[in-house]
Amino acid sequence: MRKRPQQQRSRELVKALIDATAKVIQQQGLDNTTTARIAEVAGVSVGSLYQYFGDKDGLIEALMESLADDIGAGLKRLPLLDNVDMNAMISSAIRFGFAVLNSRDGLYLELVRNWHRLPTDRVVDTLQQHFMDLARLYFLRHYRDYPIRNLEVRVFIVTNSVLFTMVRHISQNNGLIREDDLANELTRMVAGYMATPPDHQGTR
Amino acid sequence: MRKRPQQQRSRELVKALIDATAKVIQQQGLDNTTTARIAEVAGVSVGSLYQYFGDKDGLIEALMESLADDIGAGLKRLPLLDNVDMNAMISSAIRFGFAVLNSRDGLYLELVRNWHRLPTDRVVDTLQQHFMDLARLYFLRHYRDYPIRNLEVRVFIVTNSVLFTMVRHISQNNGLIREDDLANELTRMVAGYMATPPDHQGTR
DNA sequence: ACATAATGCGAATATATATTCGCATTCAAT
DNA sequence: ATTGAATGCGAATATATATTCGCATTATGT
Repeated sequence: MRKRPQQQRSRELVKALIDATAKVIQQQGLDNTTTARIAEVAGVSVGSLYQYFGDKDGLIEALMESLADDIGAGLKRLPLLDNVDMNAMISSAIRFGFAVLNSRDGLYLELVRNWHRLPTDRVVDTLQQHFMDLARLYFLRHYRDYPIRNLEVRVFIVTNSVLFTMVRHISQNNGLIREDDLANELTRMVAGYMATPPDHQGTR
Repeated sequence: MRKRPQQQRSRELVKALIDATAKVIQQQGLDNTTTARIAEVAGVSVGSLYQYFGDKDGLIEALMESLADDIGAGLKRLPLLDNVDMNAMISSAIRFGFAVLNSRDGLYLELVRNWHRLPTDRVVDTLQQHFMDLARLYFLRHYRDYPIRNLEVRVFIVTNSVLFTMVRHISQNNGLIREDDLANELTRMVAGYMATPPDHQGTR
């Protein structure tokens, strides 16, 4: 952020700009998101935009951080570890994921679609880290007997698999596959995979 | 294509343009792929470009079709159904996928990263269709006793999971996870999932 | 009330890039 | 060799959009 807002009105302006950015991305798509349109929606001039954000990317970065915080808070509110059954835990996490992706009128969807051009790494890493911790705790509690060596790989696979399968499904939105079925099947795949004992040498 | 090339030199020009498009996308990234640069690399003027392609998108579409054909041919050459073991079959398919994504110096990678802005649907649908047929044949041969009802959902999940997990891995290219491990684990997850008998009512 | 700093404005500027079009060159048929 | 069609050229044009900057307005402390 180029300059720190000091007065009340400028703090509101900054917030309005971030909100407007979200709105424009959600309504027009990332490709048609211009500084002019953002300023217009925020009810502010372009000049003011550059007063507090070095450039357009800075504005989008600010939005991403805000959203990352939202998701983090949502995850913490979710009592995933209270589930004794791994299936229930994973199902719960996946349904949370769907809820997020479907929320805010497709904003998240548009962002994930364009993940490569956006500073999404921080968000994705946060997610991955969270699920990594979750997995560690769960296995510590329920599978104390055999340690899972390659937990990193498993969590990496599972996180990306679920995320992008969901995105692709919502994106093409063909009625052939119901979201509920998808959630169930994803849960089955992930639960079955995560419950598998680790590979031993010579097993394959 | 705006006009059909009739003479030899123009047919070569069209091919040169498509090749140059691939090269520029691979070297500069999709964002920095300009008509000027494409023409330059092709050793041709911009004007000539528009002689045969209505616009830049048309050129990229032509490239995508060409690549889709390549992948299709590669898949047909792969004797996947000869594997008796599902694990072996899936492993083989996944390794083929990695080979494709790693080929052409990151061209495929850049395309998949930007899949949402590109006419990738045709390619992805082709892939999905192919694996759908493959799964049908395999199950017909080995699991004749119980029909898999939700094969569409399973193939959808598996295809997207594997594709995007691979892309994400190659993209961030952190040495923490070895490609070989990833391939093995993906195979384990997918094979385990696909071999699962279908859900019956009340099972859950 | 005054002075100073903070904030806000938006037309003007800078830049990047797709696309066109009038003219030059080459081909292929006779 | 001639001629019309096909091909090729690239400077000029059109357009879109990020960013700046000089001036106007508003807030804050004294």
